[in-house]
Amino acid sequence: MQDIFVKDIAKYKGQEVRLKGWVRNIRSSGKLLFIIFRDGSGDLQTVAFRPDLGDEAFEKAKTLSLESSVIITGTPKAHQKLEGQYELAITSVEPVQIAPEYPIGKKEHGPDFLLSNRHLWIRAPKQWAILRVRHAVYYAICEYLNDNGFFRFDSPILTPNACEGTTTLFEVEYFDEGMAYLSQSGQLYLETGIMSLGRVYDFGPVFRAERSKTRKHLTEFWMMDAEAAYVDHEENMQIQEGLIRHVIRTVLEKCDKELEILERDKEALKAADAPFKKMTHYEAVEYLRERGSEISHGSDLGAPDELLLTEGSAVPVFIEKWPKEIKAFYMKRDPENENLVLGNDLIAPEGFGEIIGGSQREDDYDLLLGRMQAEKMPIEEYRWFLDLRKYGSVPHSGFGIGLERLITWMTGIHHIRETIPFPRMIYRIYP
RNA sequence: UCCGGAAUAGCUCAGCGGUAGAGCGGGUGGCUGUUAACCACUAGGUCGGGGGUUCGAAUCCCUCUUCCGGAGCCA
Repeated sequence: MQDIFVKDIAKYKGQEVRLKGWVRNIRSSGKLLFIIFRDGSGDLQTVAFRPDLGDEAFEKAKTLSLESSVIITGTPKAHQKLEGQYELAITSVEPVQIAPEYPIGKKEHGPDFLLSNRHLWIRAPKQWAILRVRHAVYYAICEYLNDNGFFRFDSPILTPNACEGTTTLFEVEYFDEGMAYLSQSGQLYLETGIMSLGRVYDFGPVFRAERSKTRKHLTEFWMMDAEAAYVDHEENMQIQEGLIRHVIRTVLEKCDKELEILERDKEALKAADAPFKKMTHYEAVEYLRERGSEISHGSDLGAPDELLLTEGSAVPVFIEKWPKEIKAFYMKRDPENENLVLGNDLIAPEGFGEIIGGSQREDDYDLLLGRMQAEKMPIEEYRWFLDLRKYGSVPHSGFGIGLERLITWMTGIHHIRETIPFPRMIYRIYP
């Protein structure tokens, strides 16, 4: 007996096979029983017919409940009602474990209930589709970087100090060394890596103890940071664009079924795979003010501003050359204007907000030291970081992608909490 | 942290001063093609906690708790 997965069903038409999985739904009609079966690779309608199966086996099949685990043997054949699809004519049903009343019903549920049952909710078709898109996005990012000379360089999660002093950190006691902090970005460590490997990236969870309560924030999320030696601001943006467009193409190619389940507008995604728009922060502010925004030239973009900037644009928009006051200390100054930095954000279309932050880094020892002193940073703690500007400093750039933000855009779903298996939010840590 | 909104059956909600309701899920029975299947019957509730107003409170008021949406900050 051949054990197969639902995804391969078409290859076994007319041949008796065995499938191992769970019951998504069950419908009965007298002598007929429809078991909607799933095995992780996909869903399949399986059909039991009492006269064919015999009374004893049929009664055993009827004991199955929602989400019971089961091994089903049968013969794949063309679906009687849906063209191009397959169903399985059951020859035997072996319950593995009969589930009691399943908490997640067939009708709609509220977000609080679903999040409290997240460990079960991930079995639902939409959640299944999102998790598979997450896998594809993750894979596509690594693939692009590997193909462009980047090496994986894992930065630590426990760190002795802040990367960007402005945001709040989660603290942990670290033996006799005092407080350690959960990393909010591996960037500074990555900068050490390029001096060895040339181009590096890390990919892992980062933590922000911000009391943010919006559909775009998690306290624990996954970030991909990339850093490259001898890459300037312009080339940095080219890499970012190439990477994002590769992700779009990969998701369209590998996740067609998932995007159908999610009712994602695929045309909108296709349209985003074209040259990205580029604006300076100054131009963006002018553009926004013409359209009624209250934003000033010295300030960051608000959520409505991000929406307004990409309204009517099929492609993401780069916002570059930011006022130095609102960006981090390590960003390199624009040689054409001392008040600006060579940094960029990338705003996704369709209102999905900022997905990338990047910049060329300051590579001059004295300038960097001066800025750190001006921000009253503990210089001794950052000796290692300053050393990079002392022993073979080079022009270099990097950027960070918020994985969940990117997935939110790809899947078109409303809230970031559904893009990660177990979301961590300000008021939620269970399960 | 600030500004709004909500809390009634396991779940989603209706009821908004006068005997606690529906759909789904559960149980029992029926049905040879179902697609959140359908039909019949059935079990299931200190109406979030506390206090107050009233002859009478799920319903009005106060308070606490929890959750949701938005803002700020950011990815």
